[in-house]
Amino acid sequence: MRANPFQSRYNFREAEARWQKTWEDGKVFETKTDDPRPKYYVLEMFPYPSGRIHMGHVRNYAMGDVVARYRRAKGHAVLHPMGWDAFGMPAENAAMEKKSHPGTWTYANIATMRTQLKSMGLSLDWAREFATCDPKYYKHQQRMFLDFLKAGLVTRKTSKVNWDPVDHTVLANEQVIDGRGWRSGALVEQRELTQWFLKISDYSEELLSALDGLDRWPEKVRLMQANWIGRSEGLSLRWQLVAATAPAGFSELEIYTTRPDTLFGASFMAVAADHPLAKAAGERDPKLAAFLEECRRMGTSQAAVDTAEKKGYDTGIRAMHPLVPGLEVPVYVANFILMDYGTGAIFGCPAHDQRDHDFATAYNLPIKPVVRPVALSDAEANAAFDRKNSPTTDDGVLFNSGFLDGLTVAAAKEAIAKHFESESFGGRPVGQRKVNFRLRDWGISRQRYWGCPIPVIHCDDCGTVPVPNQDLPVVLPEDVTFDVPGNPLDRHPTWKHANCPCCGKPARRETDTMDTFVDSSWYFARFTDPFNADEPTTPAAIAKWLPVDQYIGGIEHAILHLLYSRFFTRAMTITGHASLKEPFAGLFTQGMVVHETYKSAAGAWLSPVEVRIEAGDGGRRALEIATGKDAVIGSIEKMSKSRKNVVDPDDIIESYGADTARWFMLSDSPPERDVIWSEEGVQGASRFVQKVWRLVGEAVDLLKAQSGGTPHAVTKAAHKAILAVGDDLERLRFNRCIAHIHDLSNSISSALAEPGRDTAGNAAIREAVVIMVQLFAPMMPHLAEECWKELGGSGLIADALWPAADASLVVEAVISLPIQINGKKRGDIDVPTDASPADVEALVRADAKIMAILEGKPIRKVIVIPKRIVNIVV
RNA sequence: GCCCCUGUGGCGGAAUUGGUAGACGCGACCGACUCAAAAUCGGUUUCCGCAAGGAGUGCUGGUUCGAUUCCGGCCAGGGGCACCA
Repeated sequence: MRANPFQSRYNFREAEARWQKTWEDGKVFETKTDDPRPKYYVLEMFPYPSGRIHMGHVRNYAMGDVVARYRRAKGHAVLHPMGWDAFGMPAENAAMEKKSHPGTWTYANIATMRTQLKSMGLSLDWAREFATCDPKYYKHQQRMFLDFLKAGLVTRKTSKVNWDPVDHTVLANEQVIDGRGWRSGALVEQRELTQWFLKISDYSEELLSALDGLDRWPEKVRLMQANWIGRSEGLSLRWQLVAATAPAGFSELEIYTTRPDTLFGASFMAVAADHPLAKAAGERDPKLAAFLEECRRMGTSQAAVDTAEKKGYDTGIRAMHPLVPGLEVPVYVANFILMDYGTGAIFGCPAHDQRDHDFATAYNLPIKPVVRPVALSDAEANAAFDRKNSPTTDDGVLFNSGFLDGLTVAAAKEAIAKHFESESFGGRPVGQRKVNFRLRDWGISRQRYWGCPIPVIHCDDCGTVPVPNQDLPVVLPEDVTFDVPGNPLDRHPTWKHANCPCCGKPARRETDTMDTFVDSSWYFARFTDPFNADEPTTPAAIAKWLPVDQYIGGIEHAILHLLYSRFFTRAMTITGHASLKEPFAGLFTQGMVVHETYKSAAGAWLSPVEVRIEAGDGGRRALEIATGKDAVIGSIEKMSKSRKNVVDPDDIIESYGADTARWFMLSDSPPERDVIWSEEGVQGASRFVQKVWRLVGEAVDLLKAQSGGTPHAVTKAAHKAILAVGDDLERLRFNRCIAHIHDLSNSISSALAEPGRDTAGNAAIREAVVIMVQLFAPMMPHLAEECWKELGGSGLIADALWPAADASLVVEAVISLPIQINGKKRGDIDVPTDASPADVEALVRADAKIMAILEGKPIRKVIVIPKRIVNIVV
């Protein structure tokens, strides 16, 4: 006779390893492309192989796995793949430190993290795994780049980079700290390089308007993308320069504005430091040249530009106001004007723009109000105007503005546009309406080794020549060193020398590699058929599996990754590699994992394992284990190495098991919000695992022979739970699912404690236990398999269908309605569920208790909301 | 500066989307079992009050028979973007 497994605690260590092996041996989660069931593609953002997985990964992949397992149970053919976003800078940094190859470090990390992910028991199709640094992957990426090139989706132009003048290398924004290179400490300079771009800005309008169709995306993300694309309607306007003040060859300055209505308030103009006019003026004014040089020493990141003090320099050039005869306006160079946006030049109206106001105040320029509140007269508005006051840009009425006086802002914009469209000089209209976008082309050139080589050859005679398809992939050389800063591809002795595919003469390979965002802009498509060695994608597989039905990842990718992927999918469709526009039908962005911070009495950060928490009357307190002294419990923050408030998933899975870790990650906090990792919380989850094991043990021991069943309270609870959990899983509200499952387990406990149970009661409990196991199976899959086996379920629970709820069991014959008097609850009354409002009102009026509370006050009105509430107004 | 989100017991949160505020969990307290502890089981747990009762969802107005939910103003915390013209 075999030992009763329920006499001891559930042994997660033994069970989890065993079920993981069963799933793997049976290839349970490998997806068959010809599976006839309706498809469902679940994808979590694939990880960068940084070393070890962290709790954020656990949360992300636990959520995705619940969706995947639930969809399997609902009868879908589920695609749930995993891979590695394996190119990137950290590998080069590690190579520099450890004097090894980036690939060695990357593949070692992948091996570690794969083992860690497998210990979570995820229902992943590992047969489809790939790493983006594998030539078998980036070969196809190079092929698509060349197809994009042919289709006119690629361009080459100059743009600015952060240049470290000591290390002679290009720096990423994060490598620039306080304007200095992170290793050399040298002041960073801006340098112009010719680089490769994908022409995403040609699709600004399309990418913006298609956001409306993404109805299963969070509103927040759509809004962020819309703001990033930044469509604006404005006017480009040509100002004539005062000839005596302008550099040779310059007679006009074209600006872009979204507030042409404020033109009468213009008191200065400003151009970007790299505007041609600024450069020309700099050649005749050494001080201006020095100022331009100073602007160039700002980093290229927006953050660097943002935090710099607003500065300007008067070029001495004067522009003629296009509407006020005789008014000459000074032209400044300003460090906050961007050459990339609009025309790189503006006019400033200090009274109605905060930044212009700051500038005018600093340089003592005129400030003239031109929009006033509707309620004031012109005279009152002029009298009330205060130079120091914050400018108002509220919608109002124009004044001090000639022919615009009395018009609304919108009408004035229209009038100005009409006026300048019909005026002209030099054979062109003075002003033109223009829709402008903030979105810029996507620069993909990186002067780095660990990325996908751009497959182009530069020939002195033929120019830039694509590498022929049959020569792909252009593979990274293995023999590289990182002891010197700079791009190893550039200084490699032989790699860059190649013959021109056109004329056959010696030529040079492109040594730039691609931005890693390119790698992640199509991996979801590659997963649909990663076995195709010849083509990036297989049309039938794309048609079958895309779009991704549910994409899950961090909010930090709300803009760039998702926007680039949306563009890339369109580009793939244009070049015949895909057949759709939007890659992600459903998107969910999960919150961070946060943890308390601890500091020793001496003020040093302490990690959670160095601290013991004691709970007592005075609340919780922390003790430093090593010293026995009190430690300070600090604020709850995102887990980070610097604050030491990290918890290692391996430790948690080792001491509590994967199911407990997953269960806790999903419980309590709504998934889109941050979750606080706490030891108490994990222990609570662990207790629930053991409770389930005990309940199943009782059900098995007592009720083995039972089957069938008649309605019973616990049956009703179980069927209600099926509906509630299913509904919440559909909406990814995992915390509520868990609450419903707790409820059901409580109902089962109560039913088991009832004295004098009959056969039917026993059968009902058994059925409820089976249902409970099925309901938590997506979240705690190992425990569910173990319980399923003990309860005599057939096959694997991973293959079992979701239980069907019997709607007739869920209906109640009588419900209790709350009774309010003047909106305050005063009592309850039991009424038949199907009672009409009139019946309910009659029952209420006949109820002695309610009438007693009323004390004979006349009833003015009785409001009956069926199945909800009754409100008596007296 | 602009945009977005959030604010409910000691704590995480729930509230059928305008209808019984505090489900479920954590913590705490009381009790049972135990020589004892752990584990487990039962009970209590928004606040004030002995009670009847009253107050209560950041603050403050409003709409409504009825507001955690909708609208206006404010406060606090978090996030994103940015000198975007």
